[in-house]
Amino acid sequence: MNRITIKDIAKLLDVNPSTVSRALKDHPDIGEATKKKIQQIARELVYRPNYQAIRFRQNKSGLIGLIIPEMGMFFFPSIIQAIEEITKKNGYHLIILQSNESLVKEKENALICKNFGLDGLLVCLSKETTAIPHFADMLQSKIPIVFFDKVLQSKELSTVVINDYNASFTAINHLARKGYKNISGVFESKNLEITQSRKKGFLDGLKKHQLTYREDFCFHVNTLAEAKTQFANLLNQKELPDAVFAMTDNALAGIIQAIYEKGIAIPDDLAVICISNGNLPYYLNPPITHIRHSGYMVGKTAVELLFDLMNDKITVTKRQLELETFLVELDSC
Amino acid sequence: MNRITIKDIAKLLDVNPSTVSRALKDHPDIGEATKKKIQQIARELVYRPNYQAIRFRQNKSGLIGLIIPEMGMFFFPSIIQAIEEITKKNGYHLIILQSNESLVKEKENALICKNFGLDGLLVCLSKETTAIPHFADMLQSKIPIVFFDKVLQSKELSTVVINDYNASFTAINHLARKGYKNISGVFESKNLEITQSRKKGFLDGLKKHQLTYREDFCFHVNTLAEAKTQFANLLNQKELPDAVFAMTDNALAGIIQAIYEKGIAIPDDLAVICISNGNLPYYLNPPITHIRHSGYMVGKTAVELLFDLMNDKITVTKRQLELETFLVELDSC
DNA sequence: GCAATCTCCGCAATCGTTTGCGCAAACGAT
DNA sequence: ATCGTTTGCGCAAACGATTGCGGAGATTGC
Repeated sequence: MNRITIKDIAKLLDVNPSTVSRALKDHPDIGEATKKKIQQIARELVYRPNYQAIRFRQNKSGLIGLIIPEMGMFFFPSIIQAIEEITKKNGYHLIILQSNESLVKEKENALICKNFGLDGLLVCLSKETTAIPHFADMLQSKIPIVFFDKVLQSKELSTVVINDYNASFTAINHLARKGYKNISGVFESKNLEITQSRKKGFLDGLKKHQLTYREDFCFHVNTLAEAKTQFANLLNQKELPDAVFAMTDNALAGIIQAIYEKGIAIPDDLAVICISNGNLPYYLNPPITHIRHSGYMVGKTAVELLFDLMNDKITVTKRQLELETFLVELDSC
Repeated sequence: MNRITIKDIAKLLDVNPSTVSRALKDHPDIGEATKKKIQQIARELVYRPNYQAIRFRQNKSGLIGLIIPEMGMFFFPSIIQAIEEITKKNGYHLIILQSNESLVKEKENALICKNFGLDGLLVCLSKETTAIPHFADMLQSKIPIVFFDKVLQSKELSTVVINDYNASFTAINHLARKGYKNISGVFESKNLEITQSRKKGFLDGLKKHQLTYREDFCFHVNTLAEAKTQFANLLNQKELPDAVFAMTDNALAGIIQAIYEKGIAIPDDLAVICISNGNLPYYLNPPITHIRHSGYMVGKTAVELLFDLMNDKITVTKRQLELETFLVELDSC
């Protein structure tokens, strides 16, 4: 009646279930004749293994967890694209858990992952996260975890990030060489490591070209809307910057709205550059010169590291990987 | 050493595992005293049930499958946002499978879902899909499936779509009332139902206002890049449209690039309107007037229908739901 | 005081598959 | 012919939790 099992086949052929099990996986202990017979009848009856049972027996879920702060438009879709492809290629599947940039939800998600019996975990921390006791026991157990993008830097963790410092340094370098002198910077939340690295690159870029750091031209924002209102405020001041650096697509989207509303011309009145991992810079008018880092590559690198850890837990130790970025010169500078 | 089990607790308290099992779920057959004792020690030892075993025993995976053509930037992120929230609220989790707009991969994914023992399935068909024999046996079994967005219309299926006809009709209506007369239409692949519905609304909109259908102004595209090149071609003709309707964000992104490159002014030289479920219209310069339909609502509606089907398989029959859209008037007309 | 009922818990099977071990028959070598 | 090895397969336990059934002891009813 229902789905047919190994036992059914065993009864039908009057052999032991263990023989069927072994025959179906081509175990050398089983004679060719019986093997053929079993495999044939399995095909005829469209035997489909109960993976639920197998996973239980093997104590493997076949599932990779992915904890992300929030889906958004730019970054995670491409990351997920990569991760899904590769997990599937390795016979695993992906469970996505969003924490909505909330530490509380991130903890809930960590708990879910522990209970669910996932075989591996990829984590991008929320904005609120400054320590990770909620991952402590998983880190001690044999379940590998790879942190990516928003991470806590530590030799004790496996991490994949981009070289944030170089990215913003390159951006400022580009602006400076084009002759811009009064550069505004729009950054995300202060406590994020990527914010700190990108700001450091920003500052060192200014320093290299002996440009002054205009603190009144720089600010930190948490949301797209904040970026817009804050930059709109800046544009209402008497003294204006001649260029602006946006730390993320998100920040870019905010300041662009402010610029459009004010009717300011890019790049004639104001040059714009940003760090991006999406398509937004291409869609804008004019297309925005930016430092590109590919979400796809981050996802790919992270999940491949994860599988390395999962497949060979001895030789592969914790690793901290850093991906490089590159300048895409379009029309906004 | 390892994770502690019901058996461990049973041995420790010298009771039967079944008693522990019942005590932990507050079964009335167990006396208050033993219940307390068991629950306490379970807490102390941080007993965490092996969900793998439970799922196997109950023959439930606790997993919802989501098959989508491709992640993209606009639509699916918001859909996933909604679906993930609601599945989690119901104690389920989400597995995402991408078919990359390929029928072959869609079939693979369908197979994976069958094998994995999912409890429910949400499907957005690929562009290539014109029939769904690969879902036939799942539809006959007790696993509920809800199709959304790209569906095959049928009384035999549960579907969630937007009212595509009304959406494009409203768009053309808007253009016509603004006085535009030569309207270009950029559509996605011909064989999609949503293309047909949206084109029908487009044509009926023209008819209602006695505008002629300029076949030379209209075309079908499969990708963003195609939209760009084709529309760029159109812009090189002698006779130009005074307005263009883009069927999707994707089509919009393509034609916008062509427009920017050609240096055409919106809306003075050319009005633009589209149907959108993302943020792109807001990011462009000027912001694009569009017919909005919310991916979030589609996702929410689909997954809620799915849970209705899962929870009460008798009274809830197949349903075909249609969500309405609305005009968002910005600056491109 | 005896039967009927209730309370509380144990027994054992079960879900589908895997796997270590053992054993008979077949085979090979001397 | 004898011993040792290989071949081919069955036996049964195991994974962790659940559940129908049954039964001992306590309680109630008359």
